[in-house]
Amino acid sequence: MTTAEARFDIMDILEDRGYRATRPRYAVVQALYGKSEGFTAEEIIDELPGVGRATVFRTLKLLMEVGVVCKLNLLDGAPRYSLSRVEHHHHTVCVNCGNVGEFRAATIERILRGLNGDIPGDVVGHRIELYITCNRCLAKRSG
Amino acid sequence: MTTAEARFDIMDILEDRGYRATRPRYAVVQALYGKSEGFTAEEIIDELPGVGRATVFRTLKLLMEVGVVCKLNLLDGAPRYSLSRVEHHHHTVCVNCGNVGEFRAATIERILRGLNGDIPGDVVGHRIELYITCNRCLAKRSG
DNA sequence: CATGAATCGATACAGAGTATCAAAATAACT
DNA sequence: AGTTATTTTGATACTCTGTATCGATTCATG
Repeated sequence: MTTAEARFDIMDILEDRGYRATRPRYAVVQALYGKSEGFTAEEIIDELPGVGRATVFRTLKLLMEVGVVCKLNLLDGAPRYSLSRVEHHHHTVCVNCGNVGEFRAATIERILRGLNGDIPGDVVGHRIELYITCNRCLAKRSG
Repeated sequence: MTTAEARFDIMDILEDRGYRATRPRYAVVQALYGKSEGFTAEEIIDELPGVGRATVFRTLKLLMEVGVVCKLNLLDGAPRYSLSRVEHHHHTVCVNCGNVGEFRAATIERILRGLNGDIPGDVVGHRIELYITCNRCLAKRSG
């Protein structure tokens, strides 16, 4: 799937859910491509002076709702968004530069499901974040 | 370990790290007991009108630093704090009432350690949250 | 009890996101 | 195409969570 196709896909997803494929939403979706390592809302807002602040937040929320954007927090709590590339995944977050990556670990899902009996309630979801020092930061540090 | 002993322990931990065992800090620590299922900062602030807002936040931060308080987010992002009872643990968060619980799962730690080769960097920490509907909310719903 | 460092409370501020609401864009229907 | 109903937008004010500032207070120490 190329970037352009994926971009249209996202607009399709929105339309399929009854949302309109508007110009501002398209602009936001387009801005997300090229952000392969996570981004902040403010970053998008700055890049799209033609799109209102509220609209950017609204669109990000919408994209989270339909499952193509995730929100996570750096270790210090700073919020960060990430475009989802694969269906179910988790995130690596560099504690140094804040870059976000994705990873999958089916084993973990299996274990969490098995854990169900030890948990006082029904498990409806989970969130796993790995805090790392990414290779780039490691290189910079040793270099 | 009784509550009173634990409370003194926390103050001891602070002193061991070179922080002073002051009256406001003691008040905050005391307030955390009886919060077995997580709490918000605002809750503590309201319960301790004699302690300044900033001091409550400062103390919570300090307690996180020394590892006896954790901060986590509800599904909607709302922040919530939780007093740590066991050394290394993770959290269950009720998506309905926001109550926080703890659980341990050594298996997961082992898997995450094993994952290290698949991750583009050095893993320095992780965060796992299980979103659940807690038993109390399940009962209320069916009742 | 004097002195200097740590801490405090009040308050102003900052960052992230939401509510409001009139105006604009879009879809649906003639 | 023109009208109407609905959704969405942008501007702005506001909320919520937390932090910076700073003079006053408390505390450990000599």
